[in-house]
Amino acid sequence: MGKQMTEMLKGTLEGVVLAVLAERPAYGYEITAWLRDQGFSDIAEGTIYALLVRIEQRRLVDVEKVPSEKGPPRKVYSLNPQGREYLEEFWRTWSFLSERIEQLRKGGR
Amino acid sequence: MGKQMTEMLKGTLEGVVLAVLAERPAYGYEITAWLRDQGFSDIAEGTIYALLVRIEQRRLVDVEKVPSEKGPPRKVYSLNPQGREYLEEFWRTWSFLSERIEQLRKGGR
DNA sequence: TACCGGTACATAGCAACACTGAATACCACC
DNA sequence: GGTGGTATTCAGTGTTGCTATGTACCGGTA
Repeated sequence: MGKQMTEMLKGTLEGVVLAVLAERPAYGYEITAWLRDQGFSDIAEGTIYALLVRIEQRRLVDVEKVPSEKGPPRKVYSLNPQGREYLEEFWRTWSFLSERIEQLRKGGR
Repeated sequence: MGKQMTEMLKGTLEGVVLAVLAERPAYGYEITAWLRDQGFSDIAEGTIYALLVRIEQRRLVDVEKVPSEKGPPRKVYSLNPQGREYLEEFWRTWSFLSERIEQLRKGGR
């Protein structure tokens, strides 16, 4: 979508992926496809995989390798308790920021 | 506020400052103080000044030096037509992203 | 005079993140 | 054997906000 979107995704994309995983476990390729479906047409695959590696290293998710019928084995990620806590923190941060920005849009101050 | 906020500000802080300037011209120190007032307690001064330099170089704002009663001269920034256009683009990007994130929060998919 | 604090701006170095581009691997089908 | 969809990985790049520090102007005060 452009440079603005790229910059805006920093910090929020992680929350988006965690929120997706909060609903049900998923693997990288699947998440990428879902995001494209949602209109995030230009999110690079590499971006998602790198993000998954990061949240795995921070112990926010559990990982399970599952054989695929067509292709190499999938790495299925599921949110663990620590991840859910982190996600809540994300929602708090998001609320704070988005409320203030919406205020600004309504010509506030 | 923490690392999450720092990352989330990337891409949005610029829009916030442009939105402030859309209401009325302002200078860096003033903007920093206003942001702190709004609860962005830990936005560094240097961050704002660097941001202002960037948007000036991209010709999104006009600058005027105004003598101050107490301290060095102020650099007063005002949004120009190009900046307003860029701000509209920001709002479009913001809307797209925030709508999808709100959707996610409501347990969507 | 000397010093402090508030005002006001600037900048070098750092860390984090998303993107680009390419590579690898597995499988089915023609 | 080649193509295309599935699935993951990684090195290199650019942008951004933060840290820390420095500079400069001014009024008050001891």
